[in-house]
Amino acid sequence: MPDQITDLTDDYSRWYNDVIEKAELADHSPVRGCMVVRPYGYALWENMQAALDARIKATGHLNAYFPLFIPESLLQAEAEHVAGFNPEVAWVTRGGQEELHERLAVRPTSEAIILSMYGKWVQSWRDLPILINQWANVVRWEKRTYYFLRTTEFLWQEGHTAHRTEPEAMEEVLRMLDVYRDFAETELAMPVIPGRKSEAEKFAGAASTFTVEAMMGDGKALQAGTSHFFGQQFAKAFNIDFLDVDGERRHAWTTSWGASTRLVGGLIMTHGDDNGLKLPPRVAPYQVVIVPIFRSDDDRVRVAEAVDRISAALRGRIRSHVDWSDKTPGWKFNEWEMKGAPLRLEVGPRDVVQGQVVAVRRHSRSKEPIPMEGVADRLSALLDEIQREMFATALAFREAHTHHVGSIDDIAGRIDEERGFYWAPWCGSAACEEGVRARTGATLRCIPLEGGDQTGPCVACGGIAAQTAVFARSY
RNA sequence: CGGGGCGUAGCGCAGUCCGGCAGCGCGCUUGGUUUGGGACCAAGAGGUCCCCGGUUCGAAUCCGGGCGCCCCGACCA
Repeated sequence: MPDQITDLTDDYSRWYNDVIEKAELADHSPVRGCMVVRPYGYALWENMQAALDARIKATGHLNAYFPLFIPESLLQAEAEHVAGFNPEVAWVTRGGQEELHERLAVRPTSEAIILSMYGKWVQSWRDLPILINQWANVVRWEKRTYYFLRTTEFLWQEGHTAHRTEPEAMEEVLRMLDVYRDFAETELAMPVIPGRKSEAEKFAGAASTFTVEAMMGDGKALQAGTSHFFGQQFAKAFNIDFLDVDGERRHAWTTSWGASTRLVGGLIMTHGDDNGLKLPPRVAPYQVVIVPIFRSDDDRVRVAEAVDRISAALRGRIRSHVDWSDKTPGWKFNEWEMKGAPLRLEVGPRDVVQGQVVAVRRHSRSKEPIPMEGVADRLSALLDEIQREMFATALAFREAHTHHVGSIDDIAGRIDEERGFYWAPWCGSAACEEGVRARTGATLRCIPLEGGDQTGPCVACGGIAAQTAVFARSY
């Protein structure tokens, strides 16, 4: 991540696309707006997926799978929901030679298909809660697409739960929001602000939406995960009702929450610098990349012995990779920096003689010799340190680009030069929210769960504001 | 869906104004020398100049129509 915010968003976009292609994370596909995720990019995603999946299971959820196609009638069961997604739904109208009687939506999200099943499954209060998660691909026909951040088709996880009571459902919504916060901060070293979305920004059909917002290296905001509280609206639309303990028939309270491959984009934009990607050790495909250096055949043999010993010591503890390709060492150094490997180990003839190797951190580019003796322990410690450093750097960057302001003029006058998060008192009206957007291009990212209850005159109308909201330009 | 740009070798581009042998850089192949921060020499391979039609002795180049992609807005994870 650059120390200074990059001047132009346009340059930042170019940098971003360049990094993705050079690091071999993804490639353009023949299908408009869809990307091909290359093996290196997918390995990164798999590590992220595994870490998030573990957290989802640890909070009591089970994975399941539901259909890709949603009959039109089902999608239309909840009016607000369908109105929100209609403009970006892809439709299947033919099957083989046959024109379909009812067209099928390619799921833009799975509330309709999943909750309609819950309607069948739930009879008694004993059937609740239902805590299910699905890993799947969804399709949204966006007008404009962007590698990882907004592609026509994307991979994600969507959790859908049904509960007996309102407090229980709300508790679930906030629990999963915190799972996203913890995942982003612990695994991705990406500090986020958990908060509630405004009416204008909330999910189509939700009673309320919660979000974790991250700051990218150009000072723009990225919604990194969302958690929705649906009240009983969807349960009514999809007939999720049950006989309660007291003999009364009641509708369930439902929630959903999701995070996508967008997080890969967020990771790139949070940490990357002019030399390319920086991956946090906990999710990097290769935590340590070993670059053998040799001149003569004799050297090569000696270096190979040392490399084998190190690989063996790391096996099962640290994800490592030896780059034996015949590129020059200089080339390999740059290539693995571009690909974001957190630690590079240089092993050459001089090191072999001295019984050591040279470790170079991607994050700071600092070099240090490490004794062969106990190399795995030392590298583990180094990786932990890098993970902490990366989080600290990202947090410091966010703090440096966070401004507390009192009026629209305070934002409008500086947001072009000082892009970032603008905390400002807000009266809660949609008109004031829109007023800020129209003047500054900044949208209301969230009302933070912490620090959002400060009072003051509203940033737009000057009226009484009992809360503080975060405004920013965003992806 | 509005505004702008582009389409020529795997990638990036020049050539198009002013019609006349299909070019450059990188990458790739083979051989050799190299290798502690983006190596070098030599010899090669590689083309539906986006598509269709027109003008012309002759079209990457001019004219007409179509398609596709990228960027900027509005829409959105």
